[in-house]
Amino acid sequence: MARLTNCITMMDEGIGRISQIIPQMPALEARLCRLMLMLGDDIEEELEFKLKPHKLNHSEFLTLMILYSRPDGSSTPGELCEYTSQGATNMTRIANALVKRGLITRGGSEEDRRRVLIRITPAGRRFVQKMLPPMFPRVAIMFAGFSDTDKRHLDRLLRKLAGNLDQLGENRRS
Amino acid sequence: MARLTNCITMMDEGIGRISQIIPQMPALEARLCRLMLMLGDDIEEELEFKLKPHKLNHSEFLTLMILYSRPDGSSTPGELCEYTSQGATNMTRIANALVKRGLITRGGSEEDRRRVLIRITPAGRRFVQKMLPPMFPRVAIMFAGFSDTDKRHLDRLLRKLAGNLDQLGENRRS
DNA sequence: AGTTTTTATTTCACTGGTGAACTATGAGTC
DNA sequence: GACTCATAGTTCACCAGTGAAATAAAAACT
Repeated sequence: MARLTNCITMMDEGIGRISQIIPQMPALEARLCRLMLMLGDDIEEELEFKLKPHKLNHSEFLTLMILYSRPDGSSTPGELCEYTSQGATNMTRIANALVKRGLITRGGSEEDRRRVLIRITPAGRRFVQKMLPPMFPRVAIMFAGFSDTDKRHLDRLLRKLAGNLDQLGENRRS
Repeated sequence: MARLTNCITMMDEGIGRISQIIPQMPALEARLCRLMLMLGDDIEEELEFKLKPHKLNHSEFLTLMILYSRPDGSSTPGELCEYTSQGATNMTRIANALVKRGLITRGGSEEDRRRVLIRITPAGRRFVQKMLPPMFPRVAIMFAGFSDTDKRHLDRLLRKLAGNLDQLGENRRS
């Protein structure tokens, strides 16, 4: 099979041919771009695969993990939108789903009564603690053969890339 | 704004706290995983942004680019599904959309009359040649500040990651 | 010749996400 | 204190993509 490797080979050939027709194309950068897209999609697929048995999707998982990681186990829809890159509309639905499963609670805030306080429940915490560890082995496999320097390098380069993307993002919005 | 940088900071803190509760978590790997997911999403957003003026979405663009990159400018739905990671259902719709715009043609194959031959039209080629160059500057910005070694390193590490993901993918399907 | 497999397409029900309008609260100003 | 503006969240109608099943035709096998 080797789905990804296959796609990558084909992409390399494709970009090679295109940059012969259009030589001013930044071929190396375009290739990195496509690699990031492909790997991102594939990692997402892998994640959803691990989440399916728990009947969670990516955004629900992320939301739950953010709450779990908070010292006080709580947040607001707005904040969760920001960190999960979800629209408010969708966050409402995510919260509905998690509330229905008893993993979080939703209640009005005292100080600012526009705000809604979302809080992870003890059941939610137990749920996370149970589902998380079985995911570790496959995460480890993802980076099999990576030396510590490899990992540090990758981390550094990705963060650098993130900085540049933020720049692009800003003038995209304006 | 610095949306991404912001999310990353918050993720670092979150993962830090979680790995105090669950110390056997592969924190470094998990972080790399999340970085890849975030960056992938952001690059996708950037791409869609550049495609919107042309009324193309990501899959249509990819499909068109694969055809454009082919020496003979043609392929089949099945092959395009494979390389774009799209379902057949969706490929049918993509093809419909591109045919309607006159960028590709769809016709029966001579040798194997089950097969459908999808071919980019001269108009399709002109379209690609016109829309592609304006995208280059922003791609270049993405990798601003990357030395040649940085780019080569990143390329190498991403391909290595792809290899591992393929392994995971195979036993995911079986 | 008859069965099985492959390729492409269509339909349908469903999931996940989005944009626009609406509601309610709070904050600033005259 | 009434008027305006901003913020937080929800509701609704819609779109893109998916998976499963049905259809149809051609090819491959035996």
